[in-house]
Amino acid sequence: MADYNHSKVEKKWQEIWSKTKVFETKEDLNKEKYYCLEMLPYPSGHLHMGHVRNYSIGDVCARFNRMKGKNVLYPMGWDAFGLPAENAAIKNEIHPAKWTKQNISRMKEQLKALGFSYDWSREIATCDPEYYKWTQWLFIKMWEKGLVFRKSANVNWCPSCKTVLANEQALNGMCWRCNSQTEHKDLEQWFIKITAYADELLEGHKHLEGWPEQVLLMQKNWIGKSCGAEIDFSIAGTDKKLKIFTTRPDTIFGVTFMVIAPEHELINETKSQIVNYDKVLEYVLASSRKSNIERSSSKEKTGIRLEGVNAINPATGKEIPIFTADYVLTGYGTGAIMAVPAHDQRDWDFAKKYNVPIIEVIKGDNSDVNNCAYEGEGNLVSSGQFNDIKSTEAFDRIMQWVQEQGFGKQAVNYKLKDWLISRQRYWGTPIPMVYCKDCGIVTVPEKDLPVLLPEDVKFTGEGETPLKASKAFVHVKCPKCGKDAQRETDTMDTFVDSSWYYARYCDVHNNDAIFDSSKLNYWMPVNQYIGGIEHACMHLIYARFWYKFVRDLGIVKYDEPFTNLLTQGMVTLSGSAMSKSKGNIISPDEIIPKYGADTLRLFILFAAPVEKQLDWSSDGIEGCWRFVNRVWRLFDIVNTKSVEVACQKDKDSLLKLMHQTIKKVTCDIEEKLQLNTAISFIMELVNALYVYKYHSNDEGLSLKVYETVILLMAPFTPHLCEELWQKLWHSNSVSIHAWPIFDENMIKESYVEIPVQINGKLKGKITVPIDAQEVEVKNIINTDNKIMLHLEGKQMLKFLYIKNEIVTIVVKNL
RNA sequence: GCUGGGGUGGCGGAACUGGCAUACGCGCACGUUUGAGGGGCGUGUCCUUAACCGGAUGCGGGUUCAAAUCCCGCCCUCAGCACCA
Repeated sequence: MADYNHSKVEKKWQEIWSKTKVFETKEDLNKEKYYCLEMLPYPSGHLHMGHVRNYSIGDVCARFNRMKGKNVLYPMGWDAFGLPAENAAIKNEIHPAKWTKQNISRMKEQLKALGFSYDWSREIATCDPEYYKWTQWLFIKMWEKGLVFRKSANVNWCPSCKTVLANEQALNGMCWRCNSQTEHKDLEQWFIKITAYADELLEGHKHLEGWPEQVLLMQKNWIGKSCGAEIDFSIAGTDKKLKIFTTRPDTIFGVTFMVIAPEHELINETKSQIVNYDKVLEYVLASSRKSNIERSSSKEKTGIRLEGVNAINPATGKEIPIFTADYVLTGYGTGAIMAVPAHDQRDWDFAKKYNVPIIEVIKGDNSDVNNCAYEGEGNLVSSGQFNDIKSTEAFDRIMQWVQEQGFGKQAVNYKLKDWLISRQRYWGTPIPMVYCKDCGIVTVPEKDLPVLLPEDVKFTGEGETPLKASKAFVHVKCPKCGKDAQRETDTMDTFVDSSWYYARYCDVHNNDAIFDSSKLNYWMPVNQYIGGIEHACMHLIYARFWYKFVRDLGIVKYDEPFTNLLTQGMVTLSGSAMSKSKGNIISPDEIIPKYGADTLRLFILFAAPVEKQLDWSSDGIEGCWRFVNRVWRLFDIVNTKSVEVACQKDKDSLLKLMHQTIKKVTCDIEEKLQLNTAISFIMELVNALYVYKYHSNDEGLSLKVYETVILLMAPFTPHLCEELWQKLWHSNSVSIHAWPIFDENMIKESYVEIPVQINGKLKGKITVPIDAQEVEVKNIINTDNKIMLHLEGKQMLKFLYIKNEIVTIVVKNL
């Protein structure tokens, strides 16, 4: 047989799959459905190795389940709105739509060259009006349900370009185009009230048994529910109150100062009283230039006291100083805290630095608040009528008192913030709202959807959003009263587009409704969702939230969109992420011509466990290439009869290995998604087949094992397997052939080799019958010279036998 | 800084629920096939030792008959941190 020509074979089968539409799916109530989904890519124009990894994993799941006889939905689409298209428009004077379309068609070619088994008839792009019509429709439904509101919020602003910048365009406080120092500016913007679902998003974790524990933990911390109290502190000499949130009301007698965020309105409200107002203002300006991460990651906390303004501790009646410091963030709680330096390390550090008294109110066994804060439990001291109470009981007792006194109440606080979705940009889903002088904010009626993006737009990167310049877009009649009105020019965050796409795949061509409930209920929820760990919090929380909203509209009956989640690791080159700016990119385009898609897929799945980081290796891919060819060459070996005579023992062990391999590979794919070890088991079977002596009298055993190898490999290297399957005189496609089954009886062993440890060290191995009794094992050990030598002259203290596992003996010298 | 991961041979990695550390692959060495090279097929390969013994899963402790795995403290590294997607 000729050498394996991957280019020819891969092209051949890609054409056959496309022509026979073998991967297109319809609802079929007689078959069990399986919905396999990968996080849809942004059409940057180039498929990178991270994509290849993501989709190779998904394709194995899809192909495996198809062979298992399930009705598999495996779609692909494009998260096509977003910043890079607009940046390209500004830099290269190409329309974002054109740029995006070109990128999509290029990347689609690349996906096809990799042989992924997508149902391309269901392809979507979030920038298509047929898609974003329904994004707008959902937005209006949210507005109708009271989940959309407007509020002032901060943006990055370039004073020279006079435009709003994304965080990425304002790295290190510099504008990406003109390098000016960026500023912050407040704008009235659109928000979605995701916090209304905070509790349910948290509770829903109970039903997500198929999700990695770490993702649930990250989400839990992101939602950040904490039960505590809101307490009002009076401002001395005024009737003003400073409201704070705390989880430790039990330490209220130890509050010796207050800290407010630099954006807190109290600064402006008490401006006339602040003696050092100039300096305070300077500090506020300086922190406004920092990002939240910079603000919280500096090792040493900075701050400044508002001199002349004091608060009153409602528990003690004492006046205490107020500081502003940028480690207190405006978006969390009330943007103000009560500081208890004796029992919070950050407050302790701050108190030491600014010379504020530290008052101990909880005495623990080893507490020493002169050295560091004591954050543990203990008994209350210096706390008036609450002295000697255990701190664990103090929360409730003090809260009761606080409420009776009327200066606070119990409160629940979340770290999760409401979702700011406004973007002052062109390339996104237009927010379907109209401002009318008389009617106020009016939604665009359903019959007028979608609100289309205008074409007559220039991209300069300067000034307000390009949409404002389109007169035809901005000037409309009010849908309610018909008078002249203005259209909203903000577009939506692209996370909105990607929060519901998985549902649209179920009924992608529906023009009359967002989707048909029966189709949605047939396919949803997604059985296996696959994507990067970087989406653990934002995308995966937004998508869960959105789905719960669709459920509340009565369209779908499930609570959670994704039953099982797999978060794959990054692909790196010598330890660091591949990126254009570093110039360390390895593209699938340079690998496929040399080794073929099958080898690339095999390598990327074999080189590391799917959820861990994978470092690209050019030697490693060479090894997979060899393996692919080794399987190819087996065809001739298996089909050539030799004159040697079969040995029954060899035949038995090969057959046993085949059944064991089917079991292990099936389990690794189906239950553990441990694809690297699945591949290694197939390699072992192939190695055994090479070592096996071929003979005329093996009654087709080697052929049978070879066929099994091909079936087991089909999800990984589908082109190679289709070709070999055809060469073995099969007329059907291996892609839809039944997955091999194993016989448990063929796997059973009658003997097992177990280790013998003496004082915790391995001293020998013995072979015992399966499930042997202790007496039997002792007898076997007594006949083992090597082990007996170690026991000679020793006193046996303990003999421990764990069935089929290990013998461990503890001895001491006589 | 906060939150969540990870650290095992020369390298990528394997190891069920605490039970034989290093499966499989790469690299390397040797043998074999070949006119030669490449390629193929096969054998060996944690360290130390002639061998026995002994030692090794980031570092330091602990629990246990037994620890890569559990507990405590530390170091290094990766990801996310709300306008990149």
